[in-house]
Amino acid sequence: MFNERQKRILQAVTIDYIYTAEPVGSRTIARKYNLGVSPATIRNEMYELEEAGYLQQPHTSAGRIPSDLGYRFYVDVLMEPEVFDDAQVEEIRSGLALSSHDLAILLHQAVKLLSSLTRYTAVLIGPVTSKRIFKNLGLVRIDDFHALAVLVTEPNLVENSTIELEQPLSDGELATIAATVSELLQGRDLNQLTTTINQQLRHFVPQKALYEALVRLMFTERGPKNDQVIIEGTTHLLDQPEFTDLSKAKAFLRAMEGKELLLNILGDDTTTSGLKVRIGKENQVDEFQECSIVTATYEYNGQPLGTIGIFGPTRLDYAKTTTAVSVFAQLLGELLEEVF
Amino acid sequence: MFNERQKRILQAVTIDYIYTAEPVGSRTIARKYNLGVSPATIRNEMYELEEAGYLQQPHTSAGRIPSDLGYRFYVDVLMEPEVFDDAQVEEIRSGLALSSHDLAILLHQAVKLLSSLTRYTAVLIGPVTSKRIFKNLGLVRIDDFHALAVLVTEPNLVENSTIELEQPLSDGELATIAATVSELLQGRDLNQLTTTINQQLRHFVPQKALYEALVRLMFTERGPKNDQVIIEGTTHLLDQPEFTDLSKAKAFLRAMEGKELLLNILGDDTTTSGLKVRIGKENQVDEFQECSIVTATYEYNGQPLGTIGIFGPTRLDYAKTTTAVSVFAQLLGELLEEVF
DNA sequence: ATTAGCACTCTGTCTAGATGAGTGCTAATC
DNA sequence: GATTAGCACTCATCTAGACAGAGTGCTAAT
Repeated sequence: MFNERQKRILQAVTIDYIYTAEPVGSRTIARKYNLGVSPATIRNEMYELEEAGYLQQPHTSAGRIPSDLGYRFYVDVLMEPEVFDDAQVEEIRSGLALSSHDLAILLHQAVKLLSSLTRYTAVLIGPVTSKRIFKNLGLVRIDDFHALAVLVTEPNLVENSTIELEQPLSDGELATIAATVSELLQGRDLNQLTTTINQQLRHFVPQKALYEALVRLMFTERGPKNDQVIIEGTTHLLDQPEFTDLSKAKAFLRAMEGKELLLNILGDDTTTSGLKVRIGKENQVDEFQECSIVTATYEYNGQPLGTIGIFGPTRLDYAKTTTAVSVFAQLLGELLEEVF
Repeated sequence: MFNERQKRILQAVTIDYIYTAEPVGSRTIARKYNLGVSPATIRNEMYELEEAGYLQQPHTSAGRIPSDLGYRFYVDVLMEPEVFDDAQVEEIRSGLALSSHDLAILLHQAVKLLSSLTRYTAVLIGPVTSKRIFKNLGLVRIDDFHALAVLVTEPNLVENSTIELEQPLSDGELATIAATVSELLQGRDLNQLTTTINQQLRHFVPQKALYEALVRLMFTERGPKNDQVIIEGTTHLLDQPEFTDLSKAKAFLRAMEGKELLLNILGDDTTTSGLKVRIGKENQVDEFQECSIVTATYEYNGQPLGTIGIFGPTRLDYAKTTTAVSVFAQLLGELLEEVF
């Protein structure tokens, strides 16, 4: 499709632009990336690349910058992903590990670390399992008319929910109910509620409201919730020259504020494993059409649990961030296996 | 200290500047606020006010703006707080109430509402009680080496913590331990751990690690934690003309990102009840010396539980926000009494 | 004590010109 | 035929100067 020289030029423009944030001219390329040809030749090739839609010109007398298509070709074909050596990986691992064994804190730390390492905005979603296997249910009395239900699913994920009671129940009664239900559901897949199970449940659980609340807690198919979205380092993007325009910065920050939006965009990723790069207009969401998003799923026992990734300008250091995100997803998975 | 006319002029400058964000000149005041005197007279009075440190001039040929001191005088003496009529209060109340009975969601909603109502950045801290009265303890088995401890204190505040076990404990054993401890501590003040209690605890709880974890969970004096800080509407401040300067906007957003900082500033407020206004340099923290902070404590049974408030530029609509914050604190308290 | 008048100061905006980077085209060169 | 040197042209950015407008402070008159 392109000859070797054109590829090298496209690569040079992309790398240089990613680094300098300035449109790249033919002379710069001739000087910095020794292709052995003169600026004039490069100009001709650039013209071709622009015709083909891989480069574009902010205005007539400026250099070229990659289009979304150009970045895509760079990421898919030209890019040489940065390799993290063992020492670096080890450093990240220890940065993750030293935090407490409280899952929420651990995840926050991970996102913070990823953000400060890449200097982009980092996000994490999850963890949630698609196949939810029942492990245990606890019921703790709060007062006469409230109890806290604690649901434990494989792999040791914990969900809480306050439940309203119609009639007071003692600690003992609550414990008995919890034990009965736990025994009944032990090891079962919570994605399907068979009628027999349902009937038994209805039979064992005394109050209608309690029964309904438990069914809702346990059997509702649920994606990640708002409080399972972690965002760190939104301000990093303000250091990027593309966000010196205050209105763009505002739009981006606004978009980031609503976690619902992120869930919409990234929520589905949880199922499709692996690294994913979205470049500029490839994002359907208007707010992020000048951004690129690099995400990867972290897994437990081969089961995807959630997504971790970064948001940056389309002029993103793909070579570095793709490996960084991969490494984080990988380490996060390992870490979770340890914790659980 | 000031004569009546000077006060009215200071008031006029403050109100006008809060509204227009432009330095206010003598002519403007003479025209808009009919004091019955000419601009020249007003100029003389303004000179006095500037001498006294209540007004300042951005540059020689500009109008005047209030200094921090001027704002302070305005807030303490001159301001006529906006009155919310019953309909408005009712609207806010319903805005708060319709959300779920999940405390965390309810609080988030409240902060969001306050932020969108005032168009400033809103924050909430808490709830935590200073006098922590034990109500109940639950222990839910996660796996052989982990359990979730659930602590309920007056007024029905719930805290979770994952605990590591040395030896596996069955559901039944955990339930027994929880029941014993609950009985032992029923109604006790968790701020003091007497030696007898401690000994009994040590005696009843089988594993050392479990005992220590429980003591840490229950008896550690704790202020609000990171996850008890809610911030909404940080981007609202970007609409304020004082934050068109990108570097200022950045500094502010950075400061907001670390919830620790907010805890430092506002953490203590939880104890001293009532409305509190901090203006500009009255804030010790550098990052907020160009901001004003309006906070109030929300209470339960006369006990302060936490703080709610807003951050804005020193050119803040104090008349409106002070009442808004008061009303929210008040309603939040009432709401919590209902929920608990 | 108040005010009209006026000189003065400072900011923001507008214009024009200079500068410089970079292109696209043409003609010469390998 | 591919490559390159040369050159005219375009466009954005920077600078300096001019100018209008807003507001003050002072003085002298009321």
